Amino acid sequence: MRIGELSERTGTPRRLLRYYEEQGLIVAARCANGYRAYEEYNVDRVRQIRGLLDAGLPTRIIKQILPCLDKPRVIHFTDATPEMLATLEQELDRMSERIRFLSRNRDAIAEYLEAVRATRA
DNA sequence: TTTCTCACA
DNA sequence: TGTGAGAA
Repeated sequence: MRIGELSERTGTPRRLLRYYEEQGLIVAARCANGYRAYEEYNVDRVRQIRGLLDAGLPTRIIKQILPCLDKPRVIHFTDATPEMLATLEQELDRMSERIRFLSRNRDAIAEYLEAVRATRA
């Protein structure tokens, strides 16, 4: 499929898909006319990438961990370098902190809504 | 429709 | 990390 279709199916702007390719997050084959040609699996892959970016991971980290998520994990246990494990643990902490932060705000909003409802009732 | 690059938040 | 514009 071409970039337009991938864009529609992933809900990601064409512009961003090229950006992800530039960052080494996805690979695209080329047609004779220079247009990018994407395989079916790229749809899920882009969704994965969006999810990770949304979780606050930088592209350089995602580039490292995407291969691990791709295939049977057993194979990749071997090439997990200490540096890689360290950054992943760091990232895990960040995500946890982010979750705590979001939870606080969610609770605050919920509390606010409840107070408003109580006032009106 | 798609490609690229450069500049810029 | 992501966008906008201009040109092919």
